[in-house]
Amino acid sequence: MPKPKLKVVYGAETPAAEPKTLVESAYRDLRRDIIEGRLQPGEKLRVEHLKDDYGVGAGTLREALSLLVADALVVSQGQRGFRVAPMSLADFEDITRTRVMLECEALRQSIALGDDAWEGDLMAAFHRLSRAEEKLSDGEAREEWEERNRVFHEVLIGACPSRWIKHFLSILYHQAERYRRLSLYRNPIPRNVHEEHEALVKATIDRNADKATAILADHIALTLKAMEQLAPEFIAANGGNGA
Amino acid sequence: MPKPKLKVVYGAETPAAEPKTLVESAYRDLRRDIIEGRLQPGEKLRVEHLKDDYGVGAGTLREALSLLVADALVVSQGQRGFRVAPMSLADFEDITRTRVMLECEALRQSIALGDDAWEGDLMAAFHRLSRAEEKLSDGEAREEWEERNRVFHEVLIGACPSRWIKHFLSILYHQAERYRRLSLYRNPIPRNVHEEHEALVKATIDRNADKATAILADHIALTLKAMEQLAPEFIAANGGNGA
DNA sequence: TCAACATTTTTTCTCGAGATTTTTTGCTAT
DNA sequence: ATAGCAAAAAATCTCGAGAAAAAATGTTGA
Repeated sequence: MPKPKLKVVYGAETPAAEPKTLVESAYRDLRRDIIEGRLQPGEKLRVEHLKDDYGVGAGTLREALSLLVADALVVSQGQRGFRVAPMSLADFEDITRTRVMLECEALRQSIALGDDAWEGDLMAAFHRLSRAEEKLSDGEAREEWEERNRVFHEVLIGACPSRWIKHFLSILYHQAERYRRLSLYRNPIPRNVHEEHEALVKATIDRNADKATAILADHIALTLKAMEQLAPEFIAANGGNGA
Repeated sequence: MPKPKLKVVYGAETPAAEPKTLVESAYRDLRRDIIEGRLQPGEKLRVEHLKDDYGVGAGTLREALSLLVADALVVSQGQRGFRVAPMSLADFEDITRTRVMLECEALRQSIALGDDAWEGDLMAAFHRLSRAEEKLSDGEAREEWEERNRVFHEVLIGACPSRWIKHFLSILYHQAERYRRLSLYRNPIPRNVHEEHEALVKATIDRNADKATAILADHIALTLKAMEQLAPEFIAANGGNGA
């Protein structure tokens, strides 16, 4: 009798499939609204009020919120309900540094272990991202670019065998996306991201780990730099915006 | 008006406080039962059956299980309920490697930034751990040793300013504890853990980062070695142990 | 004997109502 | 006017029952 081949899934690692349950649906909607800023950092999440907005029962919404705690997008305070996780410049610096460390390590392993199929996937993801970047100058299709950018970074480290590193990176990526939205909203694509990606792909295909990780580190850190420039107004969004 | 000083809490980072709600209570009990192996890896977690064992309603237990997904101790499969996260040697290798990387980095930062108070805390934690180790030879008080060992490692990297690294390490530590229980159960303290800890503390207080991280890496990796020796019988616990 | 289908049983998923706790509001006394 | 206390309001937390889905069982046909 063959074993059932139980697949290991850490969190909602690959929520690409359409939501099968109302909990997953509410989880997705809530996550999107938090990442895209419709639900502001620090905001209180009253279950009684939100269950109407998302069209589910109280218990269901509660469960969805519990899942979001896993992603650190929501914090639960003992018996005082849920809140959107607060944002701060210090937090973003932490996210960025941690992400640089993990993603560079993952890239090293990916470069060391990746096969031809992986190289192919990388070229494909890069190509799709480039196409999305062309359309992006119109000001539209930012959703598409964001999604393809996520896939690109995911494929880049796809050959890294460590599920845990990938799991943590997935969490950090979603976290960073919250901040990146703020940055991109005000200065839409200030840097030439395309060239950064291109150089990154080239170094990776050349199996030049040192160069590739250096580019990647700069690439991620640049978003932090961009954020620091609009720090004042951003900080304002953080503080005590009670309800 | 002073700001409310909203404290950032990623997951259930510091669940040291006694559980205030039934959800937290069930969460704790479930986590302990999973880590200590009473709920076996891969085992199906039927809500209808478990709600009686833990004395809570179905919705409450469901929510507790959702929180455990955050710690990757439980996996949820779409519309097919919850399961205890499976275990495998490959997974433990992954956990160990990732933990070594993160904990060494955290230790470096801790050594670079730690002040006198931190040194004091470290000495205190080491002393308490040593006391627990003495009692441990009696075969009792393993719980106490386990707890103090956790605190020791926590204090060791306490001066690291990165909340995210600490958050991830907390998750990995709980994961590793599951495996460590198996290892210690069969060969109770084979290595001289005390001397390892002592050397680690000395190098740390001396601010010798290279030496300290080297010792720490070996220290963590040794548990993996011990585990590999009893791999065969352990693997058996993983597979399709339906129910 | 084995495979495919229909029925039964189990389990998950979802909702609304009631009990506790927290927060707000209003009052009183210094 | 302010601090402290008490009552009211709001929100959270918890539970059990009903609907939907999945797994198990039994049956029929080749």
